[in-house]
Amino acid sequence: MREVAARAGVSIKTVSNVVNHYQFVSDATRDKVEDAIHDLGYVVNASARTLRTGHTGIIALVIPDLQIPYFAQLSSLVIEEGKRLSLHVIVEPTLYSREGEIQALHGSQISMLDGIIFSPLELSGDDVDQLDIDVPLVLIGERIFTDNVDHIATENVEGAKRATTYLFQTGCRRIAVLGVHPGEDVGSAALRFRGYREALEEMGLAFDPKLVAPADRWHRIDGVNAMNLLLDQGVEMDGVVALNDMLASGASHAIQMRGLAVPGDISIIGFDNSEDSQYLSPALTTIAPGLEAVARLSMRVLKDRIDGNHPLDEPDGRPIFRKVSSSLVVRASTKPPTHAAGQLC
Amino acid sequence: MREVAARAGVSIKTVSNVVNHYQFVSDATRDKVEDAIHDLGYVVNASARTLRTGHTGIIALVIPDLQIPYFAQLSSLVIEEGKRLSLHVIVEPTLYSREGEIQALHGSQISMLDGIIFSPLELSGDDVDQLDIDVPLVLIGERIFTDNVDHIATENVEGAKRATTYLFQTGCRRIAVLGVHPGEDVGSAALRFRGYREALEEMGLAFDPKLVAPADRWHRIDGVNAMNLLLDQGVEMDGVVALNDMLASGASHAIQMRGLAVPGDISIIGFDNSEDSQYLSPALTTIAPGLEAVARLSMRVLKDRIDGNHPLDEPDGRPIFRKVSSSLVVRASTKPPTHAAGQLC
DNA sequence: TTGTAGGCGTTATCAA
DNA sequence: TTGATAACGCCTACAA
Repeated sequence: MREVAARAGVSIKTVSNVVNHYQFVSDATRDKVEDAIHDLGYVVNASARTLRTGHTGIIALVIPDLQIPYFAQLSSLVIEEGKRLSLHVIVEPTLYSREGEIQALHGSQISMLDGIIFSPLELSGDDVDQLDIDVPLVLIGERIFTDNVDHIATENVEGAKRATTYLFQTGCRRIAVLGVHPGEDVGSAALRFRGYREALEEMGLAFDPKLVAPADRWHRIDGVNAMNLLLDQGVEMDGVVALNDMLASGASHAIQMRGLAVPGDISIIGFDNSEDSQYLSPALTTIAPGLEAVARLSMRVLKDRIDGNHPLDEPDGRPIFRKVSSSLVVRASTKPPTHAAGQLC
Repeated sequence: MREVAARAGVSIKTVSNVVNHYQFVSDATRDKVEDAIHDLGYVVNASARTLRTGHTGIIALVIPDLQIPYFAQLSSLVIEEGKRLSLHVIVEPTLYSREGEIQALHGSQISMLDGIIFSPLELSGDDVDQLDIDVPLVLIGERIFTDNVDHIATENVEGAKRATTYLFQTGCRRIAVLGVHPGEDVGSAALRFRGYREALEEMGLAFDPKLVAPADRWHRIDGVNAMNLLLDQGVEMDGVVALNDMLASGASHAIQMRGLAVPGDISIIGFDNSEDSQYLSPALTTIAPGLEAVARLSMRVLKDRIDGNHPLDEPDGRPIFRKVSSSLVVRASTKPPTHAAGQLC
């Protein structure tokens, strides 16, 4: 910067003004400085600026696993939105480790972060104190409930309810559910499971524990295993609500491996509308959670907090809670709604 | 830091020494300082350290698209390896834009980067000057060839050759190829296509342009489209080499939509061994490119360059060129090798 | 509209 | 083994 100033015959401060688009700089001076900058290939030193301003322009996106399409897509959208707001994104997969999540919030790297977007998986309601950190924090998804933190939620209960209801409308009466986390009460699994149960109740179907297949993780292999377990037990069913698309994909695979047809013998509905879901055979009917909105909203709230503004132009600065609405995507893994069923609802 | 020093009754420098594990610090002093650090909840300021040392501890991973499982997996592995080497990773998807790739290498953010791992897609051999940047750069994949940059390559030609040969060994004689980029000569598409042609030649099969289906991008939908094009044209074939797994998945879908069987009527082999590939129906036979090795090697080379060491303990400091070897993963989308064919090879 | 002085929190140098 | 002091490059205040 000093060199630039010398070459342009002005002071360092003037160079700074030009670089920061300060408006009261004469055109002549500005041109001189810009030429010098160009000639010397000067770029501002981000660290020095950071040291002075206290902002790094970097945020962390803390997620369970980048290899899950849901999170890959979310990351992609968050990075994109970050670009729009001039924020760089460090993606931190915690790989299903409680320790990893705590490290991500409290590790030494937070001193280089302007904020964190956190999708908790292992931390639960008891860990609210872990969320008390020095930089702005926005929660996405579900699992931890506290009124003190900005939170962009997805419609888990409503989405699963809709999925289950739709199966009913297509004529299914013995509907299994895949991927439940027994004992959990605030995570995506618990909420989606709750939606399933609420739908059964509304449809007047009895809840049958035999139709419930737990799965700790939600990879495709877990869907294969859970489905095989049900089939091995000879459980009678004509529909499956998988708590995410990968489970659904695995289940579809397992069913077809037995020579059964989807949706002929068993219908399947997933959750997430991952990019793959449309290319499975048969293409998967699923619930789209509105990830674009999650990415956009969470990023904007964080940016507002970083800048010290009230988030989303709310009149007061209290923690935001927004629920992004989901939608049903009908494809080929379910039968068409029956007339009779339609009337029933 | 000043507060810590005051509380521990030592100088700032001593605190610095403790923080940086400088070895000549008495145990008593060290304990005092560590207590003070703990009591005050002090964390080092990354920006200040960066300003002083010139290192940020951040690198960028520049890739075309995070939503492609291949790159999601690669990113995951690179981030993991980065953690091991204390380097944070900013993932920068360029979204198939030449401008995006140039920006990633020359944008203002490089002043906050210690290095870049770059998987080029749009930049070609003519753009070698674009690779001349101020921070260490490691190329991965293919596409740009220059001896002046460290490069971790994958076995594109050999892998595709192996795939094609394997189809031949299972009895296929009319083998189509999906995802070719006409006019390209150094990208993954060109190299894999070259492997396909080399295999045909070795097997004594004639090359038939009718069996070549181009596809600019390699998403599943492109596989569906490319395959449908071939099928619509009534092209006779008994095997398909898809230049990646997503194309293969799309092709498999398209074939089965027509009521044809995989591999009964048409065998399919993919490339990349993405996590999904094993859960398709039928499970996909594919080529595993050894991504773990790519991630590990590229990260280590970069780290060595950042630290000013010769990469990978090579005696001299010349640019590294390493090729990671690939392997064949046999699943259910291909028939078993025939005895006769086996003899032929 | 432009210039000068000071300090952000570290680490490096050198002296004690 | 420890301490004082000077940078690192930039931005804010204030003065000119």
